[in-house]
Amino acid sequence: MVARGDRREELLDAAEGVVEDEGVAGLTIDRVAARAGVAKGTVYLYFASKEQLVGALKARCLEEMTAMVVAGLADLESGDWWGTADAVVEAVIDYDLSHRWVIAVMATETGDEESKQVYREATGQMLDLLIAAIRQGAAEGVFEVDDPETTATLLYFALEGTLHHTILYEADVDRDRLVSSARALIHRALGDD
Amino acid sequence: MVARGDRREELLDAAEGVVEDEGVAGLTIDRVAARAGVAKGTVYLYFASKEQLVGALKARCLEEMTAMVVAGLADLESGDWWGTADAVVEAVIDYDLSHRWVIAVMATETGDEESKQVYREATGQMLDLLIAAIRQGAAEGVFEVDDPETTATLLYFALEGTLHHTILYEADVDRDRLVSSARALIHRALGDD
Amino acid sequence: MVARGDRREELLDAAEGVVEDEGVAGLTIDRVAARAGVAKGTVYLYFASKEQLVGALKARCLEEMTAMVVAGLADLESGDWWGTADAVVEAVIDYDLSHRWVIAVMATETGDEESKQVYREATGQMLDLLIAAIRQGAAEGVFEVDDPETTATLLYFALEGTLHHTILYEADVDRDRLVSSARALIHRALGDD
Amino acid sequence: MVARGDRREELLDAAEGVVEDEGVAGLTIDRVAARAGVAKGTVYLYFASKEQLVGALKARCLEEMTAMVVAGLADLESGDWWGTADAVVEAVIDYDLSHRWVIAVMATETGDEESKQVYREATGQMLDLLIAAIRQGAAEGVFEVDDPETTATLLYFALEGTLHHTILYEADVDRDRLVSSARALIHRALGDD
DNA sequence: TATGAATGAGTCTTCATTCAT
DNA sequence: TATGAATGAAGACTCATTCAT
Repeated sequence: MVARGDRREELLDAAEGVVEDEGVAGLTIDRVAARAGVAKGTVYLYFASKEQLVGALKARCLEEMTAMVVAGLADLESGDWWGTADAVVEAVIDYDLSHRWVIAVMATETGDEESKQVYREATGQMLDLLIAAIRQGAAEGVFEVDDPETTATLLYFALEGTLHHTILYEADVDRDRLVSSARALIHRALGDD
Repeated sequence: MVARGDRREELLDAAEGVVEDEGVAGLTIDRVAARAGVAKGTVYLYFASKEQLVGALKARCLEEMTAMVVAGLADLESGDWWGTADAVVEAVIDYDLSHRWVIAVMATETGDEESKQVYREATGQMLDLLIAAIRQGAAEGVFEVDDPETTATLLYFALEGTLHHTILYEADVDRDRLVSSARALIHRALGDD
Repeated sequence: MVARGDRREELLDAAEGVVEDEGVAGLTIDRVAARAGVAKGTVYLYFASKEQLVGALKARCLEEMTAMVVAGLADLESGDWWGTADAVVEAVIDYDLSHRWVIAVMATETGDEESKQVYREATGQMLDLLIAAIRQGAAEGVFEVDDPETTATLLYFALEGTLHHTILYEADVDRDRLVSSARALIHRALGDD
Repeated sequence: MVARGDRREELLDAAEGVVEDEGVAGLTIDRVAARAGVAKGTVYLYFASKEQLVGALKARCLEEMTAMVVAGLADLESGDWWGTADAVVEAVIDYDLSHRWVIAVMATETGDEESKQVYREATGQMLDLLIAAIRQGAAEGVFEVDDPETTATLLYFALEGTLHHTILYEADVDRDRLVSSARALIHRALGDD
């Protein structure tokens, strides 16, 4: 007797665990069910298809990250724009590095049109957040940018792209160096002199 | 009778075509063979496995892009560092946009360890190129960067990451806007005032 | 709905049937499934691979034969050692002749290391049985042998080897003649004067 | 420029080598050709099919063994029947043990009807040899047997069957023990008191 | 004789999905 | 809700054989 939402989350947790243990290619419904201690058919009571499960996994991941960024941006009230930017950069990097295997799924699995839409929207939310912050910072005269939308996008994917590649192809990362370079890049991109 | 190298290229061309028509998930040996007008077994005369074919496809793509960047950097002799940077940015964006489907493969298929190694090296070459250029520009007092390696990496993946996402999830791109924002980002990142 | 054990047996029966109809080389998972009136995937619910199915087939065959020999040896309680030996010889010959096609598999398919192990053990059990009987007969002063182990082995394979060859290469056998010659051989081998 | 017969032998040698290195399942025309330093098509100039090559391999093996037995039986002129029998037994065992991998082919590959026929005849020759010797020994009052044909067959397969099983399934053999037990068996079977 | 690229039928195997219980 | 046996389409890969040169 598990609450509906809980069981769903458990299945997503199981899916993450499977990816962690067996790699992205090892993500099968069979294994997800086994790891969740549930029959295969049960998975289909919560997800219409494997693609939707994967989509949900990606969305949840992106939502967690977005929540984290939201939390980080709350500090803006202090007025410390650069400090906030630095904190957000660090948080994103650390989140990715501690969720390597889901990140691998995000980079790798594309899913059906419906999942894509979900993912598109989740990414959109993240970007909107960043765009709004940049705009606001610019309005307050702290940042100086011409095209906040594209700039936010480029900066976000500078981080994500680098991390995806690193996670998929490189064994180890120099986390601190990445953090400081990323910070430097963002400072410059946002017009810090 | 086709020269050995040609047949290999034909098969890679066919693979690209298949991805273009059927999507990444539709890339099967069967279809590659059919599109190349060749028996299935023939594919295995040139590639030991599907993974190796995919690896070769990715490597070829990256090599083409690297060649393009090499060509772009040749203009550095003119001494026009910023113009060269602008040109390279534009070239990379246009290459990706005109090779959307291979790009999708690059983002999506991971391949076996051997293919990964090939890809790792190909990416390494591209980055080395960029790093060397940035270093040289810095030495000549044109660019101003603290950490050329990580900066080159971040900038490269800012472009690639944005393009991958755009290609996979967004229907249409505002190419000109992307070009100019990317240029702006790179100018700032490299210390243009 | 079939009980789990039954379905497994049905599949082995089907495999035997296939060998009977199509020969050892015609034993494919496809055909086994078809003959069992089951989907191909179902076979893999009961056997991890074709090799394991073949191994199970061989093991079952050997177990049946062993059971038969066990039954035959039960008569030893009567004290009629030679009669029992004669009966066992006859039973082995008849079993083989009425299971020609499985016998052909035994002689032909080797299977993976796991199946080999199973087969090794099954053969070991059969030989142990014979060895024990010979030893006991010797202890009771009926048989007279120097090396019960090797003798049992040689006698067992005299029968099996002859039958394998006959079944694989000769169209018809003079069963009665074989029985009486085999009996004669065993009598002499066990020291009957 | 190799004489026709030589090339054929070379191919059979190559086939034996392949089996030795890769196991019976690894015996492919590709590998035979490679090992013989010859193009794949060339194999088909000497053997109409893989089955015929295998048949030839088995036949050659049996012929070698038969030649060996013929050589052994030549000693009969000395009148030492039991010594000759002992020598033949030993020779057969040693031949098999030193040709394990071809022996594995003999036990395993069945071939087409034509190859079967060749094999049948080769076995027939071997058996005829043994039968003749037994008959002659009986005529001279040394051996005492009722049914020379079946006895020869059973004795031959006692050796071959035991060796096949040992070679396929057991790692190591106690050669000396096998020799002496086999000799004992044959002595008794032929009426030695 | 010799070559070796090309063939393609044939196999095993996987796995998302369904459905009767 | 939950189960898990059954399905079968789909795909990777092998290898004996052919044939133009």
